[in-house]
Amino acid sequence: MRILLVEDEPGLRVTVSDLLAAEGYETETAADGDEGLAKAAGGHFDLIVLDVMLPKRTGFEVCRELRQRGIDTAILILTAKTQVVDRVVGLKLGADDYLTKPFDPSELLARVEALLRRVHKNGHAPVRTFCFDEVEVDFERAEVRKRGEPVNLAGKELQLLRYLVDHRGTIVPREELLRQVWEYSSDVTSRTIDVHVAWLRQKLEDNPQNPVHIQTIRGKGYRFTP
Amino acid sequence: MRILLVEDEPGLRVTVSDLLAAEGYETETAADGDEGLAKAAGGHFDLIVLDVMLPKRTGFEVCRELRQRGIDTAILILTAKTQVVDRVVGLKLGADDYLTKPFDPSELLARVEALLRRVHKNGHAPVRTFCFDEVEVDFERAEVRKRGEPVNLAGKELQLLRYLVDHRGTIVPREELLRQVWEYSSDVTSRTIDVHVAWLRQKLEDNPQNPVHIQTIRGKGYRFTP
DNA sequence: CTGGGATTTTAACATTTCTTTACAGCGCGG
DNA sequence: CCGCGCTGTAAAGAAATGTTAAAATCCCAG
Repeated sequence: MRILLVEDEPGLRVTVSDLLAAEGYETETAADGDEGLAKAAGGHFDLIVLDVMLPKRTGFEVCRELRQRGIDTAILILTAKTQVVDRVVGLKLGADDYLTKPFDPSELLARVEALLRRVHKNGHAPVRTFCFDEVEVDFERAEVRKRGEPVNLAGKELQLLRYLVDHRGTIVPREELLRQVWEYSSDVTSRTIDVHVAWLRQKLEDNPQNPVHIQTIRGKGYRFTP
Repeated sequence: MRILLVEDEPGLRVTVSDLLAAEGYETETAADGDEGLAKAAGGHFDLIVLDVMLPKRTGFEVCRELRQRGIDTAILILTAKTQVVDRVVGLKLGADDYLTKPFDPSELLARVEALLRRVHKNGHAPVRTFCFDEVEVDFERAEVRKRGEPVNLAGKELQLLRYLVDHRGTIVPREELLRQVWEYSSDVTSRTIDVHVAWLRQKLEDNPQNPVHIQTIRGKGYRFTP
């Protein structure tokens, strides 16, 4: 697995680089935006870890430029906590995940792993419309039908379904759902997710008591299977 | 995309400039009215962010002067909260949007983006006439028709519709509507907006119970989609 | 100035959506 | 078999928004 790390601060660059290398990843580094863009466009990486504050070209610029060139390598963005707007902006530019500095090394590894797993095992691009059984979903227009009959999904239900569908085939941990769908820190004492999952099953599964598509993996999380 | 920032206070100038640069815009700055006017008239910008309180020449003067010279670059005006300036004055001078200081960085970005999108989409920012479905709106003459039949929109309704239309595609928070359409401080305990939105839907949507164009984004605000 | 209609705001109630709570059941390792 | 931890689910509660109508305000002809 090849990872490109774009980070200007030498200390952090070495630390993270070593961390990834120790984990068995083949890492390459770049110290500013231009170099990062060049290497990213050239070598074939599985993941790019991109700092936002960079000389010459910001991480956001690099990110957008890559996407415009049609390069869809997974991108993990590193932002300083003080930067308020980053998350929104980054999402629009096509980044895949975020981490605010300072971060725990183990958390970086977890994110990297999650991204790589997602990209490689079943790298599903986000879908606009999706079908399974007799259910049709149009995420853009927020329209859901089962056997032709319109089904009313509330906002959170639709977001949850979308996230599960986008990661279909993989087990999605509760914590990940809390982070990505709900924008919680990591309280993890809420049963909200379970309730929404139950509602989704109620509305979409043929037999909600024996869910075929929205499965629970005990102790791990939930998994959507088409 | 080239943006000209005219702001005399150095701190704010740098902050906003960096913010825009991080988003990938090519930014240039000016520190007073004269310099701003000169640069605006010279270089071809896609957007001018203009503070009102400036040395040598106020933002309003710059704005009017530019319009008189036939320069129709989009203009985003920054006003201090304490300045009891009539928005109508600004409107007549040809500004396209307003933001009162202090403002949230993300809000500035949202405005900038909305303006630029508008500029790129249909040549010039302020929409004088607008159509969707079978509805035609002429904001200048305050005339609205649905399927050819004239519809009576009261003043506030029209202002609200105009603001939503001018920011179509983006989520407009209640607070923003309160500040820009109603000129409230930020009481935010009034349900007035909801009522007016309901009326607009009643008068313009085909199915007011299932609004297609004037959508509510729970917890965020309203959004107009053409 | 005044009355009445149009407009806007406020208030009250209805509905939808989201979260929390409580309890029941199930699985799995002693 | 027991008990603990995890999950399912119903129901209560909380929050946001929709809807309606009355009250307040504005505007202008007379």
